[in-house]
Amino acid sequence: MYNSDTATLPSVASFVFHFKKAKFWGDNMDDELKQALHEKGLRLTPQRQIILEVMLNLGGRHLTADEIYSLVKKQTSDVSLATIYRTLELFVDMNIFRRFDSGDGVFRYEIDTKKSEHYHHHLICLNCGKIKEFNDDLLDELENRISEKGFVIADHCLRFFGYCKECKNALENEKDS
Amino acid sequence: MYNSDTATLPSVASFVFHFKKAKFWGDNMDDELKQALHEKGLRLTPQRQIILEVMLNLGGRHLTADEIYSLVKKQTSDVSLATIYRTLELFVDMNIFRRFDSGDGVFRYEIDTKKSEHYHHHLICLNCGKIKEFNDDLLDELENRISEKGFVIADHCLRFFGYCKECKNALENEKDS
DNA sequence: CTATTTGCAAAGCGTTTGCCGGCCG
DNA sequence: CGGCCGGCAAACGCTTTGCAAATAG
Repeated sequence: MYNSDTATLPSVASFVFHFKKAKFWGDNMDDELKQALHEKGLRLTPQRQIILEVMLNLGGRHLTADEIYSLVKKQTSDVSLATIYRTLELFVDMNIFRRFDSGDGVFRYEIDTKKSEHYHHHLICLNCGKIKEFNDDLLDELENRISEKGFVIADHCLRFFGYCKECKNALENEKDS
Repeated sequence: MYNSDTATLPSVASFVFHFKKAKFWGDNMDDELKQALHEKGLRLTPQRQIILEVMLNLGGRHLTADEIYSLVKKQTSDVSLATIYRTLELFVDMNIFRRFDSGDGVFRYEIDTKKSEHYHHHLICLNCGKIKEFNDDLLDELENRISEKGFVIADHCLRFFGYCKECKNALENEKDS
């Protein structure tokens, strides 16, 4: 599937736009991150700064720890995988990132925009490995039905596996020839 | 969460009933399994037999490979974890079991009753770790909407994390006292 | 100054694989 | 006999951890 070194990710521009629009971070995200860390008695280090930056500007979304590591390493050689994992765990705790697993046993991370927008689901292409998103509030209805049965929902995860439009077309052409 | 040695699983009786009702296997499952294997040039071995048996009669559902290993080992010392994994992979290929991942990085296995009933979703309790099921066809509608966008769906996975009725009550009582 | 944070290397965990002997058909 | 099969142990990939040195505030 994805290779760390060649990770090209979809619609970065649109994501940045989307993210800015969400107004989760102001213009000076460093200060905001710094303050958020301070509240917990923690510090803003270059590594943490770059990791957030990478996820915002370069990485796009749905990256594995290793992919993030590669991207961060392009900015500074002063990082280790261990720090990536530690920072990711920290940011997940702080609700800055979200961790989910794409079904192949490797965790992936994405910016957590939960606060400002509806949950989204993942469409995972079994051919090219790309992960797209799909928004729908149909799940609200389903959650209501489950709540009625006495189960208190804290979180959910919905993934669809299949073939994206591009791969489907490519595979069909292959078959024809 | 679960400990292999103390794995007590919910509603085994109701599951067996449910499973028999599904008529996926007749009364003599050994013969049916044997034949299914023969068609692929494979053999029915004691280990394979016991693994299926355990999943049907003892284990209930949603077991990890290690939990299955423990349960099988109670019946025969002549097993290894490697065989469990190899058999699980085989049975998954044969659509006898299904593999899914419960979000904690460990794969779990369950009988695959896909052929005879609607898909079910998992309700995972964050307190006791029990996994319950929930059937609903609301997802069909959602799948239709996704298909309209050109994504061909092959499979899906829907999990809810939260607190089951029992744990919710227990936690509330704890808080009161 | 000192608690936090880091890189490094090693350990941990669930899972997979190579090998060889054993067994079924 | 010839393939399938199993146990064993080692390898594997991702993730976590212990430790001593570095550093933010």
